[in-house]
Amino acid sequence: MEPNRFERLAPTPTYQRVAEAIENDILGGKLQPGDRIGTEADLVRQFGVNRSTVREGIRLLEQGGLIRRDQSRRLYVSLPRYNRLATRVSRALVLHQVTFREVWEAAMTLEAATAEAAAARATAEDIAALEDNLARMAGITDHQAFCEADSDFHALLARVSKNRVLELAREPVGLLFTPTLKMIMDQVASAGPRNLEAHRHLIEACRSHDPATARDWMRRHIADWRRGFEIAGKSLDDPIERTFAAHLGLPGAYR
Amino acid sequence: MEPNRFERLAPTPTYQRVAEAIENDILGGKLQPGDRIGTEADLVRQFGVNRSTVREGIRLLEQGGLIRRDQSRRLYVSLPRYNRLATRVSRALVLHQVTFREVWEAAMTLEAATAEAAAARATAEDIAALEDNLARMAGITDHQAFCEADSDFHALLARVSKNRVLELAREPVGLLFTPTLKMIMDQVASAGPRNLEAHRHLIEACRSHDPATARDWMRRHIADWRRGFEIAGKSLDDPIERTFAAHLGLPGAYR
DNA sequence: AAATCGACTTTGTCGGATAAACCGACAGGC
DNA sequence: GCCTGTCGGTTTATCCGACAAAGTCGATTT
Repeated sequence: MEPNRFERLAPTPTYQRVAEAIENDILGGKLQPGDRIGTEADLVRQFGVNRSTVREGIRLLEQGGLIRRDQSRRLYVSLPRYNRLATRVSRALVLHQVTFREVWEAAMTLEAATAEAAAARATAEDIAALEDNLARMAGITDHQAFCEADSDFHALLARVSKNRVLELAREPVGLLFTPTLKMIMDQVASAGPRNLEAHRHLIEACRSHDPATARDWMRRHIADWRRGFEIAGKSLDDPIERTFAAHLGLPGAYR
Repeated sequence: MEPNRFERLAPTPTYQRVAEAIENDILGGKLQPGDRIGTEADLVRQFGVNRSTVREGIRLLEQGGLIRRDQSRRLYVSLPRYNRLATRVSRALVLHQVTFREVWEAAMTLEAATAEAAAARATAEDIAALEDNLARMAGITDHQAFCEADSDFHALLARVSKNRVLELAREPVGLLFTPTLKMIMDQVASAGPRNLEAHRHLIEACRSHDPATARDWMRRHIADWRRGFEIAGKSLDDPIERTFAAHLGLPGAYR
């Protein structure tokens, strides 16, 4: 058989072109975040297509986070939320059956860099927020709540790093870690205290603006997680279980 | 007025619930990638809603990459593509007006970790692919094509790292780097040769399975980029220009 | 000025319709 | 046997029209 000489010839569906047209105006700066987009009827008029078609196009943008509806359901331009993006990335990783080893290795890199940057740039306010989280966490006995607080701590630290690229890159890894930490805590008694100790040292490193120490403690912290994972009898080379993904889907993934 | 004591009580629109229902089956493993989803008429029957509603729900999943249509336009479950996710993340970063400094810092971390892992795990085949890219790149004079080949090299190296979490985390950074490299090459004559030299050393480090050297050269490589950037007269603390995002949107962001 | 009310607007969902594209099968020509 | 043209049945993309619920907004009342 002949090799492929020609591209597939497929006209772009109208609803996609509607979405692209609006997206281009947003990316091009003609529409700023916060700007209102017309009503569906307006778009029908402007694009000269049916309302159903407009609505399908809007769904695409809405799902991509570029536009949103306020409580009155009117459309306006919006900034995609990190949260949503991170959720999608996490889900994709799970569906691609990445292993814990991959996640762990990435966490080692990303969390360490985050901690380093955070230590370099933490303000007094930042440190207060971290302290606050630590205090709250120390008082929690419920494992689930503890894990969520831990997750918050790392997200907070990423915020403190003042590097939004790192912050966003780290987020999916954090989402995948949290449910496993719960599992570890259920089986390894020392996990909680060690966790708190690491956080304490991380805050201390931030306070003294000591990136090297922050990095060091974070690496220890992540290494601890791995040890706990193995003690709990899990293999690093197993793909992440689907059950962890269910936790990622709901609720309001499309809100 | 009282502060908000209760959540806003809003029923989830039907089209979202359609999307969530299908998504749950996918995340729960009841639907595997490759499985066909019924026709729209089937879904209409199963969910007991109107076809327009089904279609709006389908758009959400389609845009999220969880389902796709083959050339016959029938629906089937699919794995979200890295490419698409990375594009969305990059766009979000641009819209959030992250600075080059943030991107650069993240690249330093991510690319270095990627190179390290790649050097540790490269097979003979991997190295051949990298060599191939290098040879091709050495023969290119057009700046645009050169930059694209450079982008391919880094993507390839990430593939070689055999860590899909790192690979995916790195991708958006790569997308943001590429257009700036073009700009640098247009103004700094030495950029091309230095680029090639770094790639050559990285391949060499992969061949001798020397992660430390790979890391080192990658850091130098990224540092070079920064120097070029500054020589070209740009400030690291400026937000990434929107024009770079236009390059990210098209074409077929929704295909 | 604040609360209230009613007309108007907009969205979410629905039922139905048409043209075009796709698929599979089948017949005829080489 | 392989290729091509044709035909009917499916499925999708788009359109039209309609209606109830929820939101908006200005006029009215307190």
